Amino acid sequence: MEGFFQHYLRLYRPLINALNELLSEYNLSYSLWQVIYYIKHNGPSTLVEIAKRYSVEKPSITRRVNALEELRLIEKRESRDRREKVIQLTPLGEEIYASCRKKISSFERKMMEHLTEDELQNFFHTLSKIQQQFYSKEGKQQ
Amino acid sequence: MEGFFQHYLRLYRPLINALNELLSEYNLSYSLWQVIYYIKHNGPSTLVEIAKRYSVEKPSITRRVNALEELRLIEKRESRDRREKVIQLTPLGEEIYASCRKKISSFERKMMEHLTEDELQNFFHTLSKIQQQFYSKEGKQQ
DNA sequence: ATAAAATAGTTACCCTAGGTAACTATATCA
DNA sequence: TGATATAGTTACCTAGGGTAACTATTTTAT
Repeated sequence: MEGFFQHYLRLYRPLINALNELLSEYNLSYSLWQVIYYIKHNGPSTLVEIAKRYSVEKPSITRRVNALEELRLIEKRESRDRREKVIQLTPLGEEIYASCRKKISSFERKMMEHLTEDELQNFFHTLSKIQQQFYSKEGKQQ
Repeated sequence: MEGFFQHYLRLYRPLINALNELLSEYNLSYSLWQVIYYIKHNGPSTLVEIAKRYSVEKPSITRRVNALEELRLIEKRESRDRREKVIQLTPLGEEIYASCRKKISSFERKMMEHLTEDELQNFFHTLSKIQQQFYSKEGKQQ
């Protein structure tokens, strides 16, 4: 399996560029989309939750959240723990989510349509296993 | 398959960070490693070849090549086409390649050891198919 | 109960890596 | 041979992330 990572990583740039292009229509980038996606799928969330999820540091999420707030796509809410700021989608945020979701899904379909259901399932499953392995190893090191 | 890209892309940052960490011992980063890897596997090459391979612009490769030259891992050679600069590994470059290759392979093995041979084969194969699809679509757009 | 340690978030500053535009030198095409 | 294309470089800019130091608040331990 030599060169496996090369293979895996080579897709990254073209993919992220295509997604950024796709999202630019809404003044979004993929890194901002991740935040929207997260709170859409996990409900109102704190910044630290999101940072952990995407393996980035807190200041990066602060910046992303500020950008999204300026776009009026999310809003901050007070939490019972007053250190925390819970963020949630605004109605506009929900709208934009839906539009982007549609575009991304159709792009995903276009990229996947030549694969069989089995290939997709297996690929997805193996990716999950690698991810799990990765996080467990990483965890041990810390 | 909604959220497929999320899944795929989420692995990127931890993976690239781990590889950069691994390579830092030799004052390398993954982006520099790509260049070394390319000329090791394709022989002496021009900058444009490498840029195309990794979907980056020429100035990025100029920078990478300069960095590698300062590390004495590659050297420039005149080409028959005097616009081109053909770069190749120095003996030191070959050495460093071998050391890094060993480290990366062992890391790869650690990440993959819990997968069956079949899972690996399928994953690899599907990844290739997605990549091909991607490049053919991208090509059409231009 | 309270002092010490931990946690959430922010700010300021820096780094990596890439992109674009404009340029030089050389090669190819018409 | 003049026009066009290509390889590479340079200067400048941008995106996005990291670290350290800080404030505010909460939790833990004595």
